[in-house]
Amino acid sequence: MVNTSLDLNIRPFRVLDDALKQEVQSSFIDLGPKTPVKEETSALVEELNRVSAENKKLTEMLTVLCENYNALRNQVMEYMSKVNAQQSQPDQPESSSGSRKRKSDSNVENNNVNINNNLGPSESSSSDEAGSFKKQREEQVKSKISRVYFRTEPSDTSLIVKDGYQWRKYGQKVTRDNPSPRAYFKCSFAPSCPVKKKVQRSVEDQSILVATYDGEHNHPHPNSKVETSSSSPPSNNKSVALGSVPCSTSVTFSGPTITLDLTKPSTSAKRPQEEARAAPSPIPAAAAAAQRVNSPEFQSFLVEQMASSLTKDPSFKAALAAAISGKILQGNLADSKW
DNA sequence: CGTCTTTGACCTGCGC
DNA sequence: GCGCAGGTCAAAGACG
Repeated sequence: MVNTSLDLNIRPFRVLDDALKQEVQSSFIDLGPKTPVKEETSALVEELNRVSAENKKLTEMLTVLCENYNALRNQVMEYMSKVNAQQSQPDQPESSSGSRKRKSDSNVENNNVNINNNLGPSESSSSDEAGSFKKQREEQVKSKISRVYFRTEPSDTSLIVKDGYQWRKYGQKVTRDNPSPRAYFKCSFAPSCPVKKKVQRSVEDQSILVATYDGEHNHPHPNSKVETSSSSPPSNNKSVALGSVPCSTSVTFSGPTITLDLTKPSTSAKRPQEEARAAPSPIPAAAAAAQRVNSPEFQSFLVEQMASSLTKDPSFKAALAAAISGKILQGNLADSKW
């Protein structure tokens, strides 16, 4: 079962759920004479609208994540079948895909899933194609590429992603598949630090920035004392990390963190790559995990679970009630001060 | 004055 | 070989 409950740090409310409901209700009654019912209602409606909008945003984010995961899973399957085909027919040159995708792009996609470490040693060195393929794979292992999504304010048109590191912009280009320009950054510690990143707005959602990191920093995080996570943006940043591409991903807000493990129905924090690495036979494990998630039943089940968990989860309800009552109480306190 | 950003030109890889 | 598209360079300008 997928556990999508939000740990909103409201444990007392969770334990005293029924008591809370009564308390909130009684609070409403007690506050009745002080605040007109109309104000209460409008405030509640306003809060409800806000929560609905938030819920909608979360759903959109989840959709984006699922799409990314599906795309990646397909690429893994494609890659694995390609590797299997090569192992069975070593002399056959690598068939070029129909698309006009460039080499660097396919590198990015392959590295995102980090499956290169699990490839078997069987490799034909007789042909040039195989040699270049081997070299290419070595390069892929060398440079770690990851993709991170940041949600920004719709009004924010800059391509700046505050991830804690210092970057020097060295180029900008309009690409064919996306009307918004792509910005190229180098780590400011370059040339000692070889890390580069590309930032471009998502085609689907212009408020989402897609940052593609190439390489690993060979120096400590500049804000390591402030930041709790090197990959997540500072909490005071207005951007929200939607998570990196791997299917087990975190949606980070300034407050709670929702971790969605799409690899299996049971709750597990283990990433699929780690699972594959730990498994004695990595490829069947990954394929099985992919098969599990592939079914449309699972997809719809997942969405239903998310929705019902949010609506049924007492902690979510309690959080909502607490937020609403808190708002009202705050409003009352403010009113009483005036 | 040093650092950073901007932006047009150039380089490189790939498909036809 | 040519054209296209992505990636990089480097001169010029902005800014503190």
